[in-house]
Amino acid sequence: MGSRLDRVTEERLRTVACLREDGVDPFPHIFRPSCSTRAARELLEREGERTTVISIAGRVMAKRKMGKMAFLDVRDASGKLQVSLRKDLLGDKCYGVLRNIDIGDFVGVEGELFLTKTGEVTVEVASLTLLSKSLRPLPEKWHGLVDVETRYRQRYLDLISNEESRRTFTLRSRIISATRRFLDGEGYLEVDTPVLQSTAGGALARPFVTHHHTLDEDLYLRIALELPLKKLVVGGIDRVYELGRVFRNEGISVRHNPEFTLMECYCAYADYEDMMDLTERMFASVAGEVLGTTRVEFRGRIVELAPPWPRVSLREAIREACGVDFEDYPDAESLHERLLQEGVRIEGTPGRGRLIDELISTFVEPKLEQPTFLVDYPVEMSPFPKKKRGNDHLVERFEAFICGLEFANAFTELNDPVDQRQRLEKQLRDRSGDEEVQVADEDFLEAMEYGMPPTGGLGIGIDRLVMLLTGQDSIRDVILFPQLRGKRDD
RNA sequence: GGGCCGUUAGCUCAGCUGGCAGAGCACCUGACUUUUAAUCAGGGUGUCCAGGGUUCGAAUCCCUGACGGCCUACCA
Repeated sequence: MGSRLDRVTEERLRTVACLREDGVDPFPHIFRPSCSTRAARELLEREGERTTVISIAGRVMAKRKMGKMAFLDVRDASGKLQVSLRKDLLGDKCYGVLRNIDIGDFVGVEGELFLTKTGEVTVEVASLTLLSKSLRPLPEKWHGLVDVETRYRQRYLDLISNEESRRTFTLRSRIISATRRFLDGEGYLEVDTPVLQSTAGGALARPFVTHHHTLDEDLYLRIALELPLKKLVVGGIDRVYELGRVFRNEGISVRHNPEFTLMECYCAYADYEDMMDLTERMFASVAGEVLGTTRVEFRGRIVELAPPWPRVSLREAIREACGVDFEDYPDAESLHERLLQEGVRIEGTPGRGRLIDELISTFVEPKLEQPTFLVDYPVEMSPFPKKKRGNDHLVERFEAFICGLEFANAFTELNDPVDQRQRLEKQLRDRSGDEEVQVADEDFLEAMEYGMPPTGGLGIGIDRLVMLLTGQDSIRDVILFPQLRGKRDD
């Protein structure tokens, strides 16, 4: 901390002390504005030249002092409004209060609204109240706060300085509530299931581990919502969803944060075709509601979200992209050899599913710019979908891609408990040696043994949906406090 | 985890081939009754990310580390 910062803070602490000596509370308890800055602006537009007395409150963002007259820009959550102070109207003492107001302070003002000769809606201040003293200087007004690390670590400064950041997080909130509204409208019931679980199942990912002292048990932070939600379908909640945080102890990147927001929904008496319809309609509905359009710009491209989205079989997509037909390679060894011919290198001894996954991400994903469903995955790749009608090697699963990024993953859910048990055991065998824990637990299998209706299930990465609809390329720009390395003091 | 790049005033950034640490905003002093990146005059307030090394001399060159960004790897 440099001495200039100290000087500003010392200066302002002196101001605080002076105010207290004069009997002014620099941090008063309450000021109730009569309207927001936006409402004030609209009021003047309706009433014309002059209004009755109103009051607003907000943070001082600019101070333009001209001897016997001054202007402040005051900002609240709805916007910004100029206020003017005139020595002749306020008197020496009241006008002198301005000396104690710094950029960054919160103030409340009362007065009539008028239009300046340059056409700016302005409050003609009759009284000015300091509401909270700021002790530190705000980031620079013109360039805003640019330093990426500071923007993430001190998000409040980013929000104060950068309009785009405020817009993004406002939209994030609207996107999430529009998603809820859409699902509620489709008859889904929102539920909350445990974040702390004794086994982290429903996906293949490394979990975070924690410990419960009283139970003296290790617990895992959930990596998916899948298993408890399907138990609820067994329990008769035919349409159920959860929109919440999941945690994966894996790499951090422009597309991955260790904790992220996932929406999963399950619909009894539906299959993956129905879930494709649902996905398309959800994206179009949320975009339409939040942005007023289904055309968005993402990663430098214009994307049209309106249904229908093309549905391409995974096998066809891979064959078209690189000429490899995975049906010609029934085992991992032969497929691995073919991949090596294609110049694809993978460490260790990957399974067939992993190899096909590699084909998708190397050759197919980058080509999928407009929204596309890849459908019918090999059975090795996922233990939860039902086998495809008429093809035992495939399962009824799809993933939705936009601009090379995965947004949705869904299946016709497997509801045969015997098949489910075998598939999970096989996955466990194939994965032994991986650090990931088991993908399902006995509780889940027992639930399924009581009978689960045919069900369609869908998962959507909400942070990525927000990226798409706000045009952000980094997940860190749609998460208020993204994960960063801890700061060390030494 | 690997590769590349970055870190200088509260903020945004210059600082060349090693030679007194710089600008704008902000801040302080003063002027100014319609400004809006207000203007004008004056004032520089610094652990140059940290620690070593080379050198007469290091913000600058070398090494190590911290943090960040991008790419890559794992994943959604």
